Amino acid sequence: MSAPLSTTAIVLLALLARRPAAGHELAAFVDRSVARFWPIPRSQVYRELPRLEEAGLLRGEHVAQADAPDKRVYTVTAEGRAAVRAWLEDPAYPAERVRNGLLVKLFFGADLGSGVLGDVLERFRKEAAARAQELDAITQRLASVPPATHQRLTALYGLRRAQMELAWAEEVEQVLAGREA
Amino acid sequence: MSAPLSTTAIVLLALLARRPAAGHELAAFVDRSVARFWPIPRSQVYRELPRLEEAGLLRGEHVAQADAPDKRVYTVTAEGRAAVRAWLEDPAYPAERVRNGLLVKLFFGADLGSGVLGDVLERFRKEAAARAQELDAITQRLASVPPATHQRLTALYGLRRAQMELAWAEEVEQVLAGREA
DNA sequence: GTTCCCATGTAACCCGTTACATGATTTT
DNA sequence: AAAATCATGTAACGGGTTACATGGGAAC
Repeated sequence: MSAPLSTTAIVLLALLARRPAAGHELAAFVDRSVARFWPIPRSQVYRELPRLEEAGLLRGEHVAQADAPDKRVYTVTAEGRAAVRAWLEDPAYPAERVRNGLLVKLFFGADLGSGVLGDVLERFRKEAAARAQELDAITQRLASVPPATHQRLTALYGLRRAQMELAWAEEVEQVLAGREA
Repeated sequence: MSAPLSTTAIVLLALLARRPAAGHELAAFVDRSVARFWPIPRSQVYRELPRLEEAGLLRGEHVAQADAPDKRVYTVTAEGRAAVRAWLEDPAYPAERVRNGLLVKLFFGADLGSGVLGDVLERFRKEAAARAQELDAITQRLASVPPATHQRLTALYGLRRAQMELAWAEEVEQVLAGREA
């Protein structure tokens, strides 16, 4: 038996199961769908596709184009669909991986004048506010599209998180302001 | 000029600035301090240390031990401290990187019986609850240690996030239950 | 007195980021 | 007509994950 499929591979298979595509197109799908919580760089997409074809989970077909470079369009095989389904039916989920640079700055910011931290937090608040607004719009739009419920719930996660970050940033600013006095 | 330091390198320098250490020990520091928001694998620690010494930001010294393998203890140089300070004083912070497998499962879970998603969400809720409890204890403990304010605020972030996740999971369960009917 | 864990480190491989390449189409 | 963008893909390199190695001490 071959190595178990990475989550990235499953995502690509699941997207291709909705619609066959070539690398470039598929990378665009990723960016418009799951990239907020599972980004996949283009180069990774291009590396996975031949691997998945090799494993029999995809079938690739060369397609000539007149107005653009030729491309290789991939379609999920029955085995590919089975692999996605098996993965989805397992109630375990991949451990979260985080890299939060803001917290690094805050953690080591103890012996920094709080002026700099103030700037940092202000940026962060603004970013969070923008993200909250954007995700709010998205969730509202998806609310009127019943079959998009699951997509909407993932967007809702992002919205709740952005709101939480806003509130937290204010809390932090108050604590640090209080320490000044 | 050499390549700019990675955030990982800065973290290692900042930790070594508090106390000199060898690779193994330093990896342990990471795990007990910043790993929740900036994990650094041991092998990465071992690769960075000689590089940072090469760059003059660390000085390493061989230390013989009787009851354990010999080790190489690293101390931050003045240049190293300057690099950390310069990084901290810049109000920009590294972009967040996320990988959230739960959301992948939810996103593609549309055509799955909601029994499986129920299991997934229940696990998630339990994990979030445990994390919330743990981080609550940590923040409360740190509240009585004034110089640990910044550490406490990063823990508070984790707490708020766990609480948000709990509430979101309940929201999701309700929505999905509502759709059954 | 084996089995497990601790302290120290190495090695191999995969993932991710950034930059490059190239021809068509759209914009200015 | 030059510049930006799109559609397609490749290449190089550094970061991250997992597994291996090894000898001493602790646990059972």
